This record gives sequence, structure tokens and C-alpha cells, in this order.
Amino acid sequence: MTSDSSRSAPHPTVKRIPAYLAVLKELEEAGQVTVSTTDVARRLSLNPIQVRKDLALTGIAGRPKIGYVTAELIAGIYDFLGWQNTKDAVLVGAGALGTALLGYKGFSGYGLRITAAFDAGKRLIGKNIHGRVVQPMDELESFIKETNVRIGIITVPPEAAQEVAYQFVRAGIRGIWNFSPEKLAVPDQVVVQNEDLSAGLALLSVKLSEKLGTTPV
Amino acid sequence: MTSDSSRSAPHPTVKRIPAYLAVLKELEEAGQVTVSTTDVARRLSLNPIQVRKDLALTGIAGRPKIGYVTAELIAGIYDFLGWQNTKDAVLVGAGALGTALLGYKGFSGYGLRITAAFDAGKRLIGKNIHGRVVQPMDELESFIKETNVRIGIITVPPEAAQEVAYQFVRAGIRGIWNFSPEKLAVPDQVVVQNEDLSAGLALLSVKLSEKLGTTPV
DNA sequence: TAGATTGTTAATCGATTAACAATC
DNA sequence: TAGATTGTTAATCGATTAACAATC
Repeated sequence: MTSDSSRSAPHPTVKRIPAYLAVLKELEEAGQVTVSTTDVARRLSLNPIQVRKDLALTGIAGRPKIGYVTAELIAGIYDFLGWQNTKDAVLVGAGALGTALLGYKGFSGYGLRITAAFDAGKRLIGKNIHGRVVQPMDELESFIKETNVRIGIITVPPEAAQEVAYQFVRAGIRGIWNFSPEKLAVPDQVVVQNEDLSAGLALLSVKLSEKLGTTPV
Repeated sequence: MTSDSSRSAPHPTVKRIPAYLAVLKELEEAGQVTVSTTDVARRLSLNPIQVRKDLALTGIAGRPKIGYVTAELIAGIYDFLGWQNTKDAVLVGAGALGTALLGYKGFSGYGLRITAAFDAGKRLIGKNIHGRVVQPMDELESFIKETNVRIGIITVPPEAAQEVAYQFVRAGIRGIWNFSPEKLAVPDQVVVQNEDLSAGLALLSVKLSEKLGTTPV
């Protein structure tokens, strides 16, 4: 055991891991049996030392001069992220964004399967979206309890988000993937991951202004 | 002038700014004429010192004991982000995610207006999505040049993303908002903001494993 | 063997937090 | 006036990068 397992993994590192996974999968498909961090770093415009340190978290060791066994590293990353066992999730809010997520093929590669969709709007209930029939909100809590699902996805308008979060928590959801711009109040034992478009757009705006020389003040 | 305008703004700060904006707008609507960083920080579970330092970037000064004038601070943030003047953008990839973005009402509050949508699929061309008619790819470059739009949004499958980026660059796009998981090669004068679902999901997975006590190794 | 690569320890860098004087 | 709040300077913390020994 190389790393101190009591310290939790640094967030910046965790966020880079999926990019490593994508590159490694590509290289594996191209028949590359071993891979060096120099190579991975170059493909992602990163520092090789950083890549090495990040990948050390998986517990997979490389060999000097040789590098890492591609397949071993891929398996190590799946283990690290817990993506080797597919986890079920429920989605609430079957609007445009919810529909997009329900139709997204890539989640199977990320160990996620959205098993059910719910919505408050009568117009959407009963509609089949990419193989899942939209269910009414008053069935949400019993569904979560019965199927023991632990991940909830929120794609409702901001004013409805907190109420959905309350229902999630009451029913036993432990991880919330929040696509609404609303900050959610949840108890300590529940984790929230916010996907905030406005933060990304703010960064794009500022980087763009800097690049264009139009200091935005 | 308080801050050194030559140093570019720290990314973590820029990403927090929209959250401040949302809180301040809410408070303004509730009739709160002045606001303290203590109050803003509490509502976002942040450190007041950090909020104060972040908001200093806008150049707006507060007054001891009083706080900041809410409206002034809001205006300052709009200025800082360059969101006071709405910027036009083109979107390529009119699938589920593209449709969701085309239908998103919130962008007007972020100074963004998606003026046109393009797609390579004959099935989608001509379709009216939230008021914009999907155009064929061979009209993309001329459209960008004619309308002088500077922001491009990519919501195509990963294998098509780089080619779209090339077309964007040739036509004069300066900022790319990339929703595909593909790393894009672009020249120095073009900025790219990646919205990567897999990074967010990786963080949720790891945080969840830590919380559930199932050390994922 | 020589050179490339790993992996650890140390140094640097940048962001966050603390301390505190100024002030309404 | 006293207390709350700003805003600056200093200290701390954590992540990135550099240096370098080990090794295939």
C-alpha cells in the first residue's frame, strides 16, 4: 500500500481520472499493451509528474523503463472510482435536460444506470423516454425504498429542487447529482455534486475577455 | 483601483461569482438594499473572508458596518463577467443535449443568446427547435463569418467534436463551450471551456464511497 | 551498458484562512 | 460610544512541480 488511505483523494485529481481512463481505453483498443505517463500526459497536455502522482491513487504500480500495463491501469481506475459495479439511479425532472440524460449512452461506461424517471407534470407522466416510463412524484419515495437505489439526479426547475432533495433524503438517497442552479440543504450523511452551467459559462466569459483584450471592467 | 488588473482572476473565484450573483438577486428582489458578506457567506456555506476577497475583484467597495449596496454589487458582477452585453453564440449538434440548451431560459441572465443551431443529420435539418431552424453543416462557416459570432457551443458526439472545432476556428470563433468528452486541439488565440459530466460523476462516486465507508479499492 | 521511466521526497506556487487595523 | 463590518497584510494549507535515486 503506497498511499495513506485515511486521507481522502484530492478533488482536482479525482476530476482528472476519467480523462486518463478515456485515453487509456483508446490506447488499449489501438493495441498498446503498456503505456508511459509521459505519453498519457502529452495527449492531455498535462505534466507527466502530475499524471504519475494521480495514477498512484489507483494503487497500480508501473515498472521503470516499461511503464504501466494498460489493461491493469484501466481496471485500477474502475476500481478506484467504483465504476466496476453499475449503480442504479433515479432521475426527477423529465424535461429537456432530463430527457438528454436519459438518452445518454455514455453512462454505462461510468458505472451508472438510470432506472426510473419521475416528473410532477401530468403532461409527461406515462410518456416513454428512451425506455423508461415517466412516473408521478407521489410514487418516488416508495420506489426508492423498494428498489434500494442510492443515487438521485435532479433536473427540475430551481424552485422545485429543494423539495425533491427533501424527498430523496427521506427515502434514503445518499448521493445527489444536482443539475439545478439551486444550492441544496441536505444532512451530513448525504453528498451533493452540483453541475453548474453558470460557473462554466462565467469561466468561459472571463477567459474570453482576457484573450480578446477587452478587460471587462 | 484596488486589485492588480494585470494578474488574471483566479479560476476558483470566477466559478463562485455566479452563485454570489444568484443570492444577491434574490436578496434584491426581497427588498434588501444593502448586504453584508457575512450574510452572503452564510447562505452559500462559505467563509465570509473568501466572499469579501472574491467580491473585491468586481472593484465594488463596501462600507464598514453597512455592507455593500446590493444593486451596485449586482451591477459590478455583471460588469466583471461581461454579462451586461448579451453575446451571440452558435450551437452545433441538435440532439437531446443541444435541444436542452436551446430551450434553456436561464442563458439570457448569463448574457448569452444562442442565435442558430446546426446539425449534420438530414433528419434534423429544417426542424424548428425552440424558435431556431436547424441548419446544415455546410452553412456553418459562412454563417459565423457573416454574423460575426464569437462563441461556439459543441453538443455533437465525441468523434465529430474535433472537426466542428476546426470549422469554428477557421470561421473565427474565439470561445468554445465544449459539451463533448473529447479534448479539443485549438490554436492559442481560442479558449475552450469543457463541461465534462464524467468528471462530476467521478467526484460524486468517490465522495459517495467515502461517505458510505466502502473504500473503493 | 546506457537511457528511459518510475516513484518518492523536497521546493514552489497559489488559494484559503486568520489576524487585525480602519471606520461607519 | 460600542459593535459590526470592511479590506489589507500575514500565515496556513494544499496542490503542483522539481529534483533525484532506484531500476528495468
